[in-house]
Amino acid sequence: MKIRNRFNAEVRAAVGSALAELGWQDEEFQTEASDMADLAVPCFAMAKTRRLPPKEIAARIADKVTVGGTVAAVEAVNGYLNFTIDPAMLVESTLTEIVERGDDYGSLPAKGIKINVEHTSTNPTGPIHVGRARNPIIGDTLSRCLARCGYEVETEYYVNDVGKQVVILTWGIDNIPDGEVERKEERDKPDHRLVANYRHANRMMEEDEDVRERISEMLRRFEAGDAEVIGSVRRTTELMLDGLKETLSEINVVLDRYTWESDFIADGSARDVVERLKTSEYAGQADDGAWYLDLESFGIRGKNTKFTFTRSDGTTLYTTRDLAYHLDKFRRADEAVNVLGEDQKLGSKQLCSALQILGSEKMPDPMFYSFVSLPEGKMSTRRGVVVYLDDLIDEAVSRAYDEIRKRRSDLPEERMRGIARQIGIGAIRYNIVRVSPDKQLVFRWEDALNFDGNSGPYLQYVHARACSMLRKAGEYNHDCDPGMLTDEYEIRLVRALAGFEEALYRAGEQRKVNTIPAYGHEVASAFNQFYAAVPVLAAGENRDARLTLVECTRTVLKNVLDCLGMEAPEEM
RNA sequence: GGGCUUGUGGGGUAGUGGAUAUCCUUUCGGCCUUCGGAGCCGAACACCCGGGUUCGAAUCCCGGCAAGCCCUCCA
Repeated sequence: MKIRNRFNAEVRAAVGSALAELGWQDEEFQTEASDMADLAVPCFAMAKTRRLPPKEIAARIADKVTVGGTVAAVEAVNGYLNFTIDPAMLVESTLTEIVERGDDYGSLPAKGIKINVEHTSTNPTGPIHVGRARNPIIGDTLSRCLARCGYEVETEYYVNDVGKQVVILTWGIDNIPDGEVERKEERDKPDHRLVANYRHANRMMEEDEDVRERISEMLRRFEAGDAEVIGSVRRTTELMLDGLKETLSEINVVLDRYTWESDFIADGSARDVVERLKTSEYAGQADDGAWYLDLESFGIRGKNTKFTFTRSDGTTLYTTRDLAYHLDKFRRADEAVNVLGEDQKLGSKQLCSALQILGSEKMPDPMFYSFVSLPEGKMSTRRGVVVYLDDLIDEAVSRAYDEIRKRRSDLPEERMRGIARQIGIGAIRYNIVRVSPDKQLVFRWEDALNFDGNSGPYLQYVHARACSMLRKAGEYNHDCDPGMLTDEYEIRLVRALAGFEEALYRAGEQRKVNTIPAYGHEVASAFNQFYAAVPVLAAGENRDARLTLVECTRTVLKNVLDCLGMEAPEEM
């Protein structure tokens, strides 16, 4: 990517000296990305001080600009200066770099910064549903992009093994005889088996006063630190988590670390937070003894600006333990990103205020996503109105299998199944991550299973196509000679390949993971156009250079797919 | 009641001060004597409404309208 940086610098220098020549050296100017040029300079701001029409300004500057180096041309259009990068230099520099760096192309050198990405952290009371699936997919994609941006990344799941919900679950497992649990056709997987107990226990609690009392008693023992109850809750949570991990690994999400909420009670750090907060000037105590912080001066608005951090009996709350957790996290990492549902927005703001009060110099950087709903409304585990991620995976894989069978009867059964899995899962991940996280998403089967156009399989298809050509080509020599790649489709494809580093920057540093699928589609589409327009295997003297371009496209697509947590099948 | 977020062709979506508004899907028309048609080419169709700021607004400000989320001694 040295070429683009050099080009940007040379454009600035060229405009600067042109302005000097006109006696306008005081003028400020900016450069911007553009569809019409490799780099553009708008001249509207100068129109005011120079008292000339922008078109005239642009024309006069263009007249004085001397092209050279990476700058091939300048043109004044509609009050803009449009600069063109030297295509030969772009081709040679980009292809040489991709060939040399391979899988590493686009990555930045290590920054020496440890960044922690907390994601998923769903309540371990049932299987992951499609609504929540946005979390691991966004979190994992971000983590992969950050790693390529040079960060040392650790991913982490915060396990909520404390509180009413997990106690209800545990009670339901320990007290409802297996035969009595009302079951649908659940798959043989711990999270699916156990959620039936959870639902059943919830229903019993609603209908039966005695059950309600027994669960309350269990909760009281839990909060009093009863080792037996805490231990049994921990065990059911672990069981449930095994099921969740299995699903996550199906979609290529593997987390580095699991941190248990109950540990912050056990090691006394949550208590510690309470004691420190009590001494703060924002702290107050309700008549019945509950402690709170008044966060009105921190910009918290609404009916209630109070942030309660102990119950009236002095026990800690979720938010208190979350504070202890964040202090712990900051001891292990330089930066922390939290991928959270939009319902956590206020809580996250309160958390940050409390951290500020505690004197923490680090703050988590939250990334929120809107919930996915069904056309018929909100998803709910308790009501059973859900599409489980496991079911979506099965459906997508089976659709992919049908497609592959239609066109590749030559492949052995086992191979078809393997590829179907890669494609089905790719379709899911791509489809979920392609939409900006703050946009609400309505889950529709026909979108989730889309294999055409702006889809995961489209990217994978182009990768497979490139692989197929390289297979057929046999031996060839790398050739990055720009004289051999002068077709407009070739140049356009190279321009797309050269944009990878910038795409990673947007996705990682600017936290816009949804731009990676768009970038991948741009590359894939440029390749398909090149493919339709330019012969490769029968290309005569251009053959080596074109094969090199195909190989470079394949490399970039493979890297993009890796960022998206998708497989790069060599045939499909 | 208050706060946060979103509103772009028929459906979905990119774009946070700049040019002729991106891409997918859909519909219609074309492309299989070329290396994989999960493809390519062409056409149609859009910035929620009303004010304001600015040389210039999809983008910023104010006021509406609509959708989602939040305002637990829940997690």
